[in-house]
Amino acid sequence: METAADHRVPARLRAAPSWLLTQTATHAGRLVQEAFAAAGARRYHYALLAALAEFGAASQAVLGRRCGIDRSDVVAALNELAERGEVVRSPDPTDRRRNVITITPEGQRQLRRIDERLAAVQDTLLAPLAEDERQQLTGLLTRVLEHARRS
Amino acid sequence: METAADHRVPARLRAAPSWLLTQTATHAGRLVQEAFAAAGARRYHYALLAALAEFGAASQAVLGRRCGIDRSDVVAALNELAERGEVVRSPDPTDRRRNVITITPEGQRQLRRIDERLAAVQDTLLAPLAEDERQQLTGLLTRVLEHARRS
DNA sequence: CTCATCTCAGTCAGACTGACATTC
DNA sequence: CGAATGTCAGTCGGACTGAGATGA
Repeated sequence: METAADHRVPARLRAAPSWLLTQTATHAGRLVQEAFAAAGARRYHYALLAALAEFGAASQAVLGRRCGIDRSDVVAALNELAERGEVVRSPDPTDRRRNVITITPEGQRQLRRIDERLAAVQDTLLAPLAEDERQQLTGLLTRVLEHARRS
Repeated sequence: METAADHRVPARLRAAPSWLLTQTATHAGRLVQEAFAAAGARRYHYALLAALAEFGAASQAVLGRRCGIDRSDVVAALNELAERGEVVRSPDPTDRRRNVITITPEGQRQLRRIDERLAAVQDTLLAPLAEDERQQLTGLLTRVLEHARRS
């Protein structure tokens, strides 16, 4: 027998911004993952493709910094993208420690496919909020994140 | 050579609430984890102790529902709490499938210890926001989360 | 029989650490 | 020399799945 009282969330958790953040992020992550799965992608793939499409070819280290992904995880994600022909890895002639990563036309297509699915996710996620509230939320999160990056 | 341009975040990511959420949640998670580590605890431990302190003894299934933790993970977390004497597991005489979980005085102390550390974390996390903005953020996240739970 | 509960054995993506060889 | 890069191997907490045994 499952009653409503079984689902009462402790006040300590409800009142803690850190808990609210991780819970909503978990929910958002579920939605995002479902959307990506249909395209055979993961979060890291999308972030890397987005960085390549916007700023052009870059080294793996730079990609990691732009996307907030660890160096070592960039390696694995790019392996997968390269296997699917969405990026190309070539040695940097000007610095032989580096690889130059380039997005391919197939990568561009994949990026656009994911873009559409992702837009739908944001809408599902923010369904209870009005447009100005969505912008408020985005603004507040951005400021918290900015502050975190600078410290 | 690491320039500022290396850290420019793709617009697609910056504009996606789902990305902002997971990034800020990751940062919050780091802060929380550091704070808990000093007390030898993890997030799940705190959530379970909070539920027990606020609503009293309960079965594992109910605890899972209240804290948003999967039944199977509740098992492991309670094992750890029981080993440290912070909770007691005893069979429910009225329903022999269930265990009744009770918080101990040691568990209460641990909960209070973590409470203090956690308050400091929220302050660090929300440092860039004024008081009314913090409440805005909390309110918006709560509504998004409520909507998620109901669907 | 159906359903809930507890438990165990896994998987999975994401975040992170430490090490190493190579190159700047 | 110290520092950056790419790679590999591994850890960790959190979220989740599937199955099994027990009992309401």
